[in-house]
Amino acid sequence: MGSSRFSTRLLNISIASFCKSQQLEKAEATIADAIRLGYIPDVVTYNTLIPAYTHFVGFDAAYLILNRITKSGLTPDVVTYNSLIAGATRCSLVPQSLGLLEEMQRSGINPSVWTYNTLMHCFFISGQLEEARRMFDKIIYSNLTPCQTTFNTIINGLCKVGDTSNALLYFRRIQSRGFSPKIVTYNILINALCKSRKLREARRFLKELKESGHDPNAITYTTVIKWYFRSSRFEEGFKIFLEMKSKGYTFDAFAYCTVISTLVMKGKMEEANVCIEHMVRNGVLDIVSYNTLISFYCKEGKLESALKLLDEIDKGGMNTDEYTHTILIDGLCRTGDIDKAQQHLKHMKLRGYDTNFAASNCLISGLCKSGQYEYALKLFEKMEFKDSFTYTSLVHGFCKAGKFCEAANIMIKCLRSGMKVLTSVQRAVFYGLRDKGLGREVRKLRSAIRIARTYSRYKSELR
DNA sequence: ATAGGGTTAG
Repeated sequence: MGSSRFSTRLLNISIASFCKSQQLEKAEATIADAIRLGYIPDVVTYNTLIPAYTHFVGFDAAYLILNRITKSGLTPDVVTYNSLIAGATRCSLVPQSLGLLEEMQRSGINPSVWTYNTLMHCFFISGQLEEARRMFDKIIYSNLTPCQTTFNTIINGLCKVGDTSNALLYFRRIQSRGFSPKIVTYNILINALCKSRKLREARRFLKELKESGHDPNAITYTTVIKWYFRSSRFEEGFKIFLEMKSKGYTFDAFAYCTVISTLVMKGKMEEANVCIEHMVRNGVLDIVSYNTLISFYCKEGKLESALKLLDEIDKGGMNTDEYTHTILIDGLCRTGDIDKAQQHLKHMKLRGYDTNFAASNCLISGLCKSGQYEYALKLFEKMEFKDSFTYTSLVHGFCKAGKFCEAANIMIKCLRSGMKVLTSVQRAVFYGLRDKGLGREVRKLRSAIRIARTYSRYKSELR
């Protein structure tokens, strides 16, 4: 029936628009209505829901769409699987991404360039360079043609693992072989260069971008503004902001969050507040926007306002994420409400956020601040994953309590795990040990640092 | 349907 096909297309358009404005319930209600009226959703209808479910609910919810497709007598296609792989990648679920690749091949669906691009990205962000390389080889051996995104993914991946110089070399090499960079490539490089503090080189790329006939877009502008603000060059940042406005670009959620969080970071609370008012007036808030707001209120010590937003998120049918809870735990610790912070951490575990160690890091530093070292140490020992924040917080805490031997021991553990303690905290440990006449401990620590340094040099030579 | 700018911790 021709008219029904036409209606399915209209249905899909309206589903896409609901998904885009994060109105999943309306999307689902529309599908239900359509079915009641005798129109049949097709695989495109369901595929459209996948990224929306990933984004606003979670990967598990997105994965359930697969069942709905088969239950409706439809067959998942390459787009279904590519979307699911992208969803798993988004949620940092590497094994699931690979499982999906196998699953799709078992169902007789051939992976496309998109599939491998996505998997390559997945491996890059999880630091598995060899595997990422293997995905590129798959593209070549499967007689698929690498595309612009393939190259951008590689450049971006190298940047994300901290290898900006190799990203640049690779970029220049493929450029000399006919790769013509577009705006995305430039944005990747400009951001990476800013991040590794090569601001001059970043500016050169901005110039190159303009000279090659491209116009900076909203992403370019947001990136540049962020880095001007971060280096406290507010005047220049606002100048760029005006240039952006004069080009007709408006702020989106990304731009607002970037600017607000950078201003908060710099302690410019009034300016941040002006920006927040704009953001709230201008658009639908997503979870990251809410997190940014909550962070602002926490830094201001207005925990009630922060908690009120939690209700608002709930009422809007949105889900909080690990950031939301980490920010709150940190806020509670900062106001000295350790008990509530601990309660909240338990609540996180119950909600399945147990792999999140950022929250534990906050709690460790909060416990140290309130003098509960024993408890901080217990929590530290229970933590399965630790990073340099974990170690630094604890070492810092012990220093402040005058327990320099304990601080030194934790620092040695940290060095042995291949991580570093913040330099200023390192200095505090040495100063304290010396002050107490603990020369033997000083020497022990020195030698641990030397060994760690040798080892890390050795590792970088191996690469 | 994939790649680029956003939220956490000293």
